Amino acid sequence: MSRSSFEIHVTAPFDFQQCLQFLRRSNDEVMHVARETSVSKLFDVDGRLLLGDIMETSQGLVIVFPEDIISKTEQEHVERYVRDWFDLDQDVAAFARMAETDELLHPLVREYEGLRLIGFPDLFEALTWAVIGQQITLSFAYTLKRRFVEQYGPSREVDGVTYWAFPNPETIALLDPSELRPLQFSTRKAEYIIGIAQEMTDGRLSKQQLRSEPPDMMHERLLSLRGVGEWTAAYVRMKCFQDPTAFPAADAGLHQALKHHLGRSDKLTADEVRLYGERFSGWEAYATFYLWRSLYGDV
DNA sequence: TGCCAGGAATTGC
DNA sequence: GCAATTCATGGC
Repeated sequence: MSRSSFEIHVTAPFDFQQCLQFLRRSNDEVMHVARETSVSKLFDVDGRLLLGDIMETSQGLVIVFPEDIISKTEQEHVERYVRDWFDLDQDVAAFARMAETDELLHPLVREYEGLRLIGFPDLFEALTWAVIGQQITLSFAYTLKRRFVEQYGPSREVDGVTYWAFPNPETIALLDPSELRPLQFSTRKAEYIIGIAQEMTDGRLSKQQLRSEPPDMMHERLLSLRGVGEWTAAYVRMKCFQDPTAFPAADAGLHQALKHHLGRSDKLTADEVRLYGERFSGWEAYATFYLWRSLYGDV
């Protein structure tokens, strides 16, 4: 059976407006177009580019394809993507209960109630974005990503708006690092990203392979990739695999947020941050995500 | 100006 | 193991 829309049932707590606010946080984002009550995204389903509009219903979400009729297989693909994107399979009520008794997190789960950990279901996108974001300002990272996507990503224009999908590893694997230099990638970032693309194209690395590993083995496999250290491995487990226990303990934004909420003027030590990780045990990734969210203010 | 950004690899001890 | 150095660029 073919159709042009389908619904996804969502369990509370879920607040689509909170998620939309998060998706609107940067003006330079190219991977989706977030509006007042919907977000549009170009889904690359095995090479077929499908534009989907995601909106809220009384039961959860509806994904409408204004220009396309999609197959059952394509629907399943998009549903899986959206479930991972908005972390819809997570028992966030348990996080909220834990946070109730934590004086640091309590105000955050109140303010952002129903916000899910918004991720990057595409492994190549998650890894590439993490590498791009290493040790540069966030605004410059968005600029680099936009140039990268607009240079190498598939796109489709609908009603005068151009929508972009993330570049495929097959495309990037063929590049030489020198080709990314004009986009202002450092040679090293270029090498890392092309290397990761090549591992994926060679079949040595895939989301499915990583998912089949136990958590510690997945972490080790990620660390074995050139350009991936502790921070990136934790970030990818958190944003691509929805691992609620992933904890990028050395993250600069995490430190900044903790410092702010604690009213500290001095730097937190690594041991102190480690203790916060233990305090958030089981929900390290959610605590981190909400702390990051608190840095943006009202988007 | 100088220092640091949602780090990681390499080198030297 | 672990500290120092290098990588590129923008923003404050």
